[in-house]
Amino acid sequence: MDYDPHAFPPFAVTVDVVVLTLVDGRLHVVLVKRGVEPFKGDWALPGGFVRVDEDLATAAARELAEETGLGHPAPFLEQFGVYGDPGRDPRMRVISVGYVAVVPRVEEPQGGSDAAESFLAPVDEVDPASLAFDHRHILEDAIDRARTALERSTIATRFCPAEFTVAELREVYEAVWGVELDPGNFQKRVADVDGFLEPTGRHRRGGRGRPPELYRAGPASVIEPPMRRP
Amino acid sequence: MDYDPHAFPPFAVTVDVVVLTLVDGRLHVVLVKRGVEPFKGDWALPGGFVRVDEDLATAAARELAEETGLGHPAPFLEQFGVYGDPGRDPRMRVISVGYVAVVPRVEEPQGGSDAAESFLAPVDEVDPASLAFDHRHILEDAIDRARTALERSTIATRFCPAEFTVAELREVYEAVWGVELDPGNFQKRVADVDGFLEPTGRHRRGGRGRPPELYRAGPASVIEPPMRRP
DNA sequence: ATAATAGTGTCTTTTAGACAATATCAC
DNA sequence: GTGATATTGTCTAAAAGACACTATTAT
Repeated sequence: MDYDPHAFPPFAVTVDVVVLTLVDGRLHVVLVKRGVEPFKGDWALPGGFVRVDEDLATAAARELAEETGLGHPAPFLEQFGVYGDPGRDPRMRVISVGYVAVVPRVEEPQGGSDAAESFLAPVDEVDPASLAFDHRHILEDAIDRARTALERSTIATRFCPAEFTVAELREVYEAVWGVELDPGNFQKRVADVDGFLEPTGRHRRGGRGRPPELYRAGPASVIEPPMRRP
Repeated sequence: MDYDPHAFPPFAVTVDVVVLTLVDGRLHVVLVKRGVEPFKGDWALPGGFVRVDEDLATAAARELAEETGLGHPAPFLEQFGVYGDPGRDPRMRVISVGYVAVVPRVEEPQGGSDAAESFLAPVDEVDPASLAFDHRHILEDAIDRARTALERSTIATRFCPAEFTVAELREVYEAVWGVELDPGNFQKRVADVDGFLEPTGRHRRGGRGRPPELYRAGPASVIEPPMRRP
């Protein structure tokens, strides 16, 4: 780490944000259409420059808000990787820090103030070849991270609105893991985790069957023992 | 991601490598003594600049070899985080990519060709306050990553020489997790994982009890179901 | 009433853990 | 032999999973 501060190589640093959410029980990701070369017309992850005096996480939150309008409520954001192959950007050496954002179901997709257009795409329908740069890998890694995060951490609740039912939480697990879970066993399992779910005492009316109880996310951040992926 | 390549903010990019190994059944980390300001005289993680045309992982491997001489055999290297707070380096904006390296027990500590001095320190005796920059956090995160990696991945074998006994593998788990494990149950558990251990048929002689069988690391990289940390 | 979903209970299978029993060495 | 460690076996406790059963709504 001994170096001359005036002789460092020229790097640009960006953040790329993989915004995950659930729409109709399917995992979706926010993509923006590139308006300029290179990769003009291709889909890309929202992202951009880190400013000189800006924290990485702050930059991720800012880009998320600017490009997708999903700044409120403050989304869950977690760093999951760095991408720095020489040549990943044809113009210059760029190091990109990958963040996953998990946001509650959005009714009306988006409409960012910054980028031209943004889309919500079902992750299993995204054509990897249509993604700019190495965003195909970044997306893969983010989904991988989300899958394993559901095991030990309580982020699944971040896909849900402030108050939600156990069935909605189960939908999150089913969508992210791509499996079906037994409703009864799932219910007992999550109820057993201290601080995962906080009952509100109220119920959701209007559905077809017995009205389910509404829960809030509890204070726990860790699920112990971890949920097992079938 | 639309930008003018000539107007990017000036960033320096470094890699910091957390080299973990086992000495006498205790987890150790390689530290180097800083010879220049800032933090002159403090301990730091080996690391340095990423070159303009160099891959991040390549840079990590190169710094590891240069500063500690631990280039052969090619060590296990995994990226685990990025550290980019403005102000983490008092001289300029530096983004550092953290890598964990896991190397087999080294008999004679090191003697790098590059850095002044390098030490092998037991991780539980490292005084966090004595570490330069934010290396205290980087070290913590690396150990955390190692702990969880032992659950699902087979990296534990990377702490061992080419041929090793089940007791040596158990020592790895005990040292990294900081727990004691039942020898009998551990033996059965790891033997049950397909591709984790490959018997050599030979045994280690000269010890005090029944000569243990020698194993090689098998082809599996994933432990399914994961090992459970007590 | 019927269909649908929520939530509980019961039983079976699997897995983890405690710990005894046996094996094979150095001394 | 004794003491040490490796390895296997046995039993028990805990967890996961299949699935039946009850609860409560809309229609």
